[in-house]
Amino acid sequence: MPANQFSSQINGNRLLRELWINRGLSRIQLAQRLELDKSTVSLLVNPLAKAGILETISEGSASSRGGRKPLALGIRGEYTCFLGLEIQPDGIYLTLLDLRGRVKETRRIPEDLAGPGSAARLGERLLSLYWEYEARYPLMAMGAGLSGIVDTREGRIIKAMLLDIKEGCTAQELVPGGLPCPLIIENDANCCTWGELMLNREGEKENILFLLLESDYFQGRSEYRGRFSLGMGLSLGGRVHRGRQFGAGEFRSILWGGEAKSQFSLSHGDLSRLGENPAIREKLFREIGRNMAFLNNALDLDRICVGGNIEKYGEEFRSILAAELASGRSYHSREECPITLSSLGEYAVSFGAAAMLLMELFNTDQSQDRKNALQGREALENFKHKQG
Amino acid sequence: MPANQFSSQINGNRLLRELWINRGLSRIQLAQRLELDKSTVSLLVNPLAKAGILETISEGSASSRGGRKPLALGIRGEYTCFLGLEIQPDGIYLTLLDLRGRVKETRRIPEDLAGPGSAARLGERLLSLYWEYEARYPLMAMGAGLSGIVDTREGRIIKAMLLDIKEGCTAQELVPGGLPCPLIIENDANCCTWGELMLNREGEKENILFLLLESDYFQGRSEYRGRFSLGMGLSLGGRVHRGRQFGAGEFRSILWGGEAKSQFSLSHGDLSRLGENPAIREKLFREIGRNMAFLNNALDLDRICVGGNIEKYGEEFRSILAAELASGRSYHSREECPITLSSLGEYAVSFGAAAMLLMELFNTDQSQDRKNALQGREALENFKHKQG
DNA sequence: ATGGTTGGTTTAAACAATCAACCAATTATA
DNA sequence: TATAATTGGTTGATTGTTTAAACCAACCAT
Repeated sequence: MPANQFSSQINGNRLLRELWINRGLSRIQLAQRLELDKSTVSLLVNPLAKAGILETISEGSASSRGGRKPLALGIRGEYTCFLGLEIQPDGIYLTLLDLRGRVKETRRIPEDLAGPGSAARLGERLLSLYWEYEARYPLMAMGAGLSGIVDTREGRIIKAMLLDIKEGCTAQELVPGGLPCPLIIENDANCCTWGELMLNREGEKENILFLLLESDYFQGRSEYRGRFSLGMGLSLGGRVHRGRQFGAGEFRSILWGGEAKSQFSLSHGDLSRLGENPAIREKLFREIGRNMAFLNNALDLDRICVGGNIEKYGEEFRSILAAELASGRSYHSREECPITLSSLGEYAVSFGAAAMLLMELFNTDQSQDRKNALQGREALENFKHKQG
Repeated sequence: MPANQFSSQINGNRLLRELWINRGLSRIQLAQRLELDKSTVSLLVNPLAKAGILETISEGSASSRGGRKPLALGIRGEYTCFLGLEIQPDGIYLTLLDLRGRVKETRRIPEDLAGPGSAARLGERLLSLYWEYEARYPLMAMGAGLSGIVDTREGRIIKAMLLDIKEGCTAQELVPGGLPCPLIIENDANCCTWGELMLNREGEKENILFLLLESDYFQGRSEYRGRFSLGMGLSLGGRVHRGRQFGAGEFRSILWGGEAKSQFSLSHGDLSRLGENPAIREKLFREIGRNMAFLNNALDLDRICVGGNIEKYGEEFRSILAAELASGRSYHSREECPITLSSLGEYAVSFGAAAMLLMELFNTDQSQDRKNALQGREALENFKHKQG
């Protein structure tokens, strides 16, 4: 394979990314934005259109001074889909996205994934889900989010928080014969961050903090065991930050009281009364807010997103968090860091797991060690060849 | 200018970076590491060698099975130099680096840069320093670190902490007629982070926290006004993190007491007794350590570096910090995050300011908005043309 | 001397991107 | 209604970058 390595791949991915952000651009507009010659854009677009990855949406209207109508281009959602999963002890949450990022389906699959033998059950379920969705959609890849520390690059579970999966287990090992498509695993809070990166189609390199609150106390169901946990996901400079050993996002309050499994100054006993006792709730939320004010000062975030199953207490949490951010902020004038509540509810993680696959497609960063990742234009075209 | 945009530039920079990390590689070894054909490497290397940017260090020894001796290549330090400055209210610290990253000179220049009219004095000084060093070395660029919030991209001072420089001032505006070479400005703690990135020639994308402690109390000199301040510099994924509005690295303790200009729970009165009172010192160091344990959990750092003028208290600080990191660490087993004391002493910032220029030369990341930055191979060759 | 081995150069070919010229389609105007 | 002006998109010649293959250069062992 002679000739250039990067250029074509990079420009192909840049083009896809640009069309992802701005659906409906014409070849000429793409050329301007990507700083390429219009003929170069044509040479990139036409094979992609022929392969079914891009489509002509509509004819635009000509300029008032005459001229041919521009042809609005867009990514063709039907080309392929991505299956995103969240693996919980009591079941799997599922979100199916198409290539345009549209949600085709969400679903919750109850299953006991906590007890002994759960790893085998999970493997079987992953395989059956693949075939079930493969029959209905062209399925390019699967992503799974779970609570724990995950080596996304190698696809290895370093530490699983709640599931009975042996540590050091790789994603492909979960499924005995292997899956017929790539399976990327990721920490659950990081998945949510991927989701937020996808939902913001500005194309800016955002600095996002995602706060994933998981609680049984709010919901009243404590089937396996009670817990309240806070996981953090970080996007820094538009890239999900995983840290040295994929351990980034671990939260333990600075005001931590010393109780072994708690993350906060509050005891387990206190936490168990969260639902009924507003004072305890406020103390907890204020403590989290105080820690996040510190983090916001240190990282200068674009925004903070809140998700997980905090249900009706979301707004309460948000207002306390905002107050703490304001009072803890360093003295220099800085724009307020906006706080948003995730609209995805309990599907935030599974949505993000699929979003991660999509976003990595458009990644133009070659310099990294992401040989395992799906590589934009190339991956898409290879997929077609595999299918056809 | 027809034809490819990226490839040559990227591969040229990758080659320079590889030789930066591993001085003495031969063309063949470079080809293997960069995954390029050996002929491609020759075509890249030979013009660089002819221009004086690379040199043949030595003939290696041939393999035991025969064959020609490899020619060890290296970056030629004499080709050009970089001037790094730290701008303080009472003077300028200076470090001169050559293209190999060797320190050619360090120097402190006393000057009153705090009072009214200091901006003009600074401008004159920058210009005179340029001509002074330009006469002795081929000077490619200057970098300046200062306490405050700096828009490195636009070269604009958003907030100067101590200097009498009007905010919104650009680097080039400081010097009335403009400087004959690029002047890049950066936050002081970020400079230190650049320095650490340069000193570690592993080429890994490190996650570093640099703690820049600045104090007059330890030194006993309080010429303009007493202060103890902590600035943070972050490298995340090998890139200096600046945040949304270049405000990253601001420190305010979670245990902050409410006093306006303090960063800590301790009052100004307490802080003024740091030098004499070990108990206050321990309380301060422990408080910093506690905050950093939180940050380390959140970011999963590779290492923490400590610098600035804490003088003889460095080891004391380090041990307390280590203890707090250990006790605050989340429960899962994680390798200890090593803490190192900067060996550069009071020249850490100026060293880093020059290091930043060097490191940006080797940057292969095209996707960013760093049109202002010096661009590796191209910048080096243009420099020669300007000189010759 | 000879053959085998390794480092580095030369040359032709492949490919990606550009520029310039062209076609296609539309508006304004004579 | 013909015509010019304008804009969107395609085609063909040209150029820069990389590769593969053949070559030269230098070294070892026998």
